[in-house]
Amino acid sequence: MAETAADSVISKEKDYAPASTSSTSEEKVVSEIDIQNLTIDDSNKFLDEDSNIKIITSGDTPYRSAFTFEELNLSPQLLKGLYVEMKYQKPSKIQAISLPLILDPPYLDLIAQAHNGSGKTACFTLGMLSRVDPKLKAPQALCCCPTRELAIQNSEVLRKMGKYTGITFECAIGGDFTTETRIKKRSPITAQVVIGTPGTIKRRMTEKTLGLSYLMMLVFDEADHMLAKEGFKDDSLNMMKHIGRVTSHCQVLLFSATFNESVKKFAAKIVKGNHNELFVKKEELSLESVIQYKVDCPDELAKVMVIKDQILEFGERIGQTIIFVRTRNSAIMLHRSLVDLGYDVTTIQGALKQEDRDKIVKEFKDGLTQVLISTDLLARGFDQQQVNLVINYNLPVKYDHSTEPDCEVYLHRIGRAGRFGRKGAVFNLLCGDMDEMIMSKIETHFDMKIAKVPDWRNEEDFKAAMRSAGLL
DNA sequence: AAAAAAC
Repeated sequence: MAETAADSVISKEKDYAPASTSSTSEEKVVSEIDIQNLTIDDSNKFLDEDSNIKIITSGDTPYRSAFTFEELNLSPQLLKGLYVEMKYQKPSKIQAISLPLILDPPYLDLIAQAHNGSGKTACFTLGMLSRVDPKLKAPQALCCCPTRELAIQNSEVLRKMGKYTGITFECAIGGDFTTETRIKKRSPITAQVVIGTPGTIKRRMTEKTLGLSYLMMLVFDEADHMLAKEGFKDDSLNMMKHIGRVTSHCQVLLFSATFNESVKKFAAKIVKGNHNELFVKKEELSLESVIQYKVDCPDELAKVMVIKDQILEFGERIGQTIIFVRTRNSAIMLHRSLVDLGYDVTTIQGALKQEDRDKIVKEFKDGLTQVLISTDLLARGFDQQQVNLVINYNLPVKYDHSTEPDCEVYLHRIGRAGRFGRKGAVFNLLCGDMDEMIMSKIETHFDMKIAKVPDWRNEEDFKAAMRSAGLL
């Protein structure tokens, strides 16, 4: 039933497409689509801000867009947090569109896609803080994240934003595996908002130390990954089942920068029939402020030399850098090579102790380290405004098809640079025909051309590349 | 042959 309704909207939406593409380049169109009563709102103030977002509203959802936070009926305490702590002035585009959908009755489920660094976290954090009843001392909102780092980062945002609200929160993430943590009897969570990772949340549910009776909001950050088979699909479904047994009034929010077609379909299936959707075309997802390059390297050693001579030599002038590698082992090897060459780099990957991971992230966020090597642990969601440069030491490939690119991960990785519209550059280090092919598949997928740095040995080539990306 | 969570 829900699927046919969505299908009909999509086909009708296509009929309107020429109208939006024929408009002038600055005048982008946000479409309002109502399943019952199909209309397009061209008067939306946010039309000229950036790219198209396709909105599908369901049922009789009154559609509106918030130009200011005042329009959202937020508590004075929450508004103070937004202005004083977060230093926000007005809602970003995704916030303006999604917040009314989240905060207005009948609190329909929402699937929302938006560009990297566009302020998704604030959408659901604000949503949770606003909908929670400060007087009711029990878990009311739950947010699931794919990594501990992201859970910590999100709870940090919640802490700041909710500083004056008195709303309590707890971070439900696992520690290191020891006999103590295994046996330790945990006391029930009384916090009103819980942010955590799948394993711990699941366990808390089964051992009944996470009460679900008053839960009214369930958020999946990086939702496409949380619902993907190769991600946390089983855990997510398990958690939803637990919640479904206790309450039927729980609003589900799915947020991510990426939703491939199969996850999109599955996501629409798991939310309740009547729900809202926001989507961005994949060709428009890659950020214009982040310039991407590819570099042909004859061998692995050349990649290390490129990093050493053409990138690290610029030092702090180019801001912070994240170097992505495919495996934990490559992370260790590359780390060793660069340290042996005398460079001060740090590395994070899932095999490290939680304590060390926390320390490395903190040092990087505090600006004490400039260059961080990482596995895809940090590919998603990691928010550090000073990161201007991302290096793909290895291209991201599908877990079961190493000849196929993982375009979603690629997009998430490059999104670590250029947070909130800042300038950024990406260097993809390619070695061999396979890399060439994977790279060209990525270009095709996003319908873009990636410029090649002519000579991996030529310093001037890299300087020119960084200059045109706005970094030097 | 694999990033991630966690027991």
